[in-house]
Order: sequence, then C-alpha cells, then structure tokens
Amino acid sequence: MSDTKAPKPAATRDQILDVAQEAILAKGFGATSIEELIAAVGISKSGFFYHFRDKGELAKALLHRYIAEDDEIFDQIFARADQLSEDPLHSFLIALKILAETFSDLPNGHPGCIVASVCYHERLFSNEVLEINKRAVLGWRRRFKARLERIARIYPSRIDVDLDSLADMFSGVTDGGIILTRTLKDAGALPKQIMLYRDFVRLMFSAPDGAPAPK
Amino acid sequence: MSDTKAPKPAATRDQILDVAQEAILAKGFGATSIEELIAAVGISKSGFFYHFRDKGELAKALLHRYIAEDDEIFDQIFARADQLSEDPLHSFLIALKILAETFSDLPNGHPGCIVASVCYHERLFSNEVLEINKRAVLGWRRRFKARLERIARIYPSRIDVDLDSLADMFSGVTDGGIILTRTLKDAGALPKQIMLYRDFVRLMFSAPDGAPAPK
DNA sequence: TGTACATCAGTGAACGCGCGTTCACTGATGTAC
DNA sequence: TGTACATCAGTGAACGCGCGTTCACTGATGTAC
Repeated sequence: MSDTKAPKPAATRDQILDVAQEAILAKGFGATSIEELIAAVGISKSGFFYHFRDKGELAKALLHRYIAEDDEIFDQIFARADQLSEDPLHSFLIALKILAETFSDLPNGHPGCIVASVCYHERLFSNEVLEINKRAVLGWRRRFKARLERIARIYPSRIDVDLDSLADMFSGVTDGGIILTRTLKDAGALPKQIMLYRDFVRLMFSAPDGAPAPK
Repeated sequence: MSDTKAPKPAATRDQILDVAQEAILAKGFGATSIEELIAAVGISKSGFFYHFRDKGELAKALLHRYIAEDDEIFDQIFARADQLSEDPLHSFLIALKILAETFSDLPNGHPGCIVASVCYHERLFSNEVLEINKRAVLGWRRRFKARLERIARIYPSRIDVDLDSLADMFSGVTDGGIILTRTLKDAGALPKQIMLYRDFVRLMFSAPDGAPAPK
C-alpha cells in the first residue's frame, strides 16, 4: 500500500517512472505503451514487470511520486515565505510570488499535472487511484485553507467568500494555467495566472485604500 | 477544410461524434477505439471510415464541433446579459452568473473540455489540430478581452492588470474548475470557481466602498 | 415517363502489427550458521 | 572461513487479442436527358 522507502534508490524503477511521466503527460495513459518505456530505459519487458505488477500499478506509483514531490515543493516554498514575513497575508503573497517565479524558470513551461491527466483518463483507472487523486486535491485545499484562515482572522475580507473554494481556486488556476501554457505554447501563461490569483487574494484582504493593512 | 453544412443532419456521423466525445473525455483519445464507437452506434467499421478518413479526422471534427457549440453558448448568454443591462460591467457579471447557473444545472457536472483533453494528448495530434486548439483559446481571449476593455473604459481599476491575462483567466478557471469537479466528484466546484472569477472582476472594478459604481 | 449513370451511406473480409501479460529461467549479491 | 540457501534484478520466448486501415463490393436514392 504505502511506498516502502528503499535504502538503495532503485535507479531503474525511477527511470521507468521518469520516461512514463513524460510520455503520459504528452500522449495520455492509454497511448503510452510499456514497449516504448522499456526501449527508452534499455531493459526487457520482463524487467518492467519485475518493478510493476501491471500497467495500473505504474499509474499508481507515478501519482504517489508526483504528489509527494509536489508536497515537498509546497513545504519548502511556504517555509521560505514564513522566514521572510511573519504576517500571514504577506507570507502567503510571498509564497505565491516564489511559486510563480519557480514556474517561470521552467524553460518550456510546466510539463503538466499528473492529477489533471488522471482526471481526463478516469475510466482507465481503479477507484483506488481515483481516490488517491481526490485526496491529493483535498490535501492542497487543506494546506491553502489553513493559510487563508490565518489571514482571515487578522484581515477583514472585503467580500464574503467560502475559504474552501478560494483554497481550491489555487489548484484550479494552476491546472487551468498549465492548460493555457501548453495550448498557447506560452510558458508565461501559468505564472501570470498565479499572479492574478495572488492579486485576487491581496485585493480581497486589503484595506479600502488598496494597500493590505493589518487590523 | 471547413465543415460544409449538410442540409440533412447526417445522423450517423453525429452519433459517432457523440459517443466518441463521451469516451474520449473519460478515457483519452488513445484508449478510445473505433471498434467500441461502431459497437455503440451500430454500424460496421467500414461505415466509420466512410465518415472519417482516419482516426485523426475524427479528432479534428470533434474539436470543430465542440468549439462551435461553445461559441454559440457564449453568444446566447452574452446576448441575454446585454438585454438585462446596458452597463458593460453589470452585463459581464450577469453573463458570468448565468454561465455558473448553466453549469450548475448539469446533474453530473461538466462532462469535460475537449480543448483540455487535446492539450493532454498533444503528441497524438497533427500541428493542424493543435493550431485549431490554440485558436479556440485565443478566440475566448478576444471575446472576454473585448468585454473587459469596455468595462475598463468606464470603471477605474483598483489594480494594474493585463487584460489579456485576465481574459485568459476565464478559460483557465473554467478548465481548472472542470478538473476540480471531476476529481472531487462535486458538481458544484466549477460554478463556484466561476463565481470566484466573477468576484475578482467585481472587486477589481468596484469603487473603494465595495460597490461597483459607474464613473 | 423511361433509362443511364452518379452519388450516398454504407457492408464484409482480410491484413499485419503491437499490445499487455505470463512463464520458466538466471546470474549476482546478501544472510545464517 | 566455507557452504547452503534466499533474495534481487532482471532475461527471452511465447501467447492471443484487438487495433487501425484497406479493398472490393452493394443497394437505395438523386439527377440528366
């Protein structure tokens, strides 16, 4: 169930996951064959089935890895933002800025979101995988909602808003921004969308004169 | 090149497109077989190839149809909103409300966006199809930007914002909202996200006291 | 009105390839005593 | 230190099925004269 942390990095397995992720984000799960993965990694087909019982287990492992990496990025960025400001609103705005810059630095734009890919292939996956996907989005909601609640406790909001939805909006804007970036072939689209989300939060919790102000 | 409008509705062709759209949004293009489509429609495989030269042409036709239907919905909703208010901001806010309600009325949530699906299968498609996809997003940008410009001419904006990106944000929030709806299995997620986008626009162009006000 | 031909909307059979999966096996390394 | 066994990280061959595509053909309807 849980990914046991191997002491050795199991390089081959990770290589399979790497090429699988790239291929799946560009062609979809159904159009990505085991054959092409092993050709890229340089192992035999049986080598693949040594690491994964079947193709579905590859999907599950990919999703687990993606979510874990994502969580780590958020942990780091929020920790850094908290170092830079103790004010919850300012820290949140800093974190969003860092995030936008992080995405800006990817030369070809964000490579794509596995969670979004899974959701557009849902009939191919077991309920277990779909549940993992759902829990990932709920995890991001929890993370962002906690920040927004700390802000709302200090700053009066200019409008009445459901913090669950506002937290979800980050995931939505990001996944939507990735689609914009890929469709328009414009690496700048995603960071701009995140900065707009940031503008929204700033505007919502700012004093009427436009500048965010503590109570 | 252009879809010639057949006088007869060519029922079989549309049936193929219907079942193809449903399957592709749920499993992806690569995992959707011609075999299953003809089984659902009740024709032979050769019948399929009478209507579409190959599988790629099916994708192109699907995308064309989706974009055309989408444009028609926007035309109708914006026309209705313009009937209800002559003020560009109020009309825009009304249109977004109607849109959110339209999506709310879909009992199982939005069935999915073909443009997003294509973007997550880009390596499966010709440059021609990817260009059609891009033009669709640019078309939505143009449509929303025109509205936003009319608003910005009358209402002072509380923050400096790029109207292209703000227009794109609608597409992004919608595509992101669809992913939220599907992943969380919560039909309400998409309308809530659209209402948040609406809040953002309202807040941005409102007078400092919170209520939108003409100049 | 009759006849010839064209077009429309398909059918049926066959093709070769690549897919995911299984199975019996293997050589290198690790562990117990 | 030597030996026996277990585990790890794979190999190689074979499987049967379903895939997209092609080809020659067909019966019903439309059009020209």
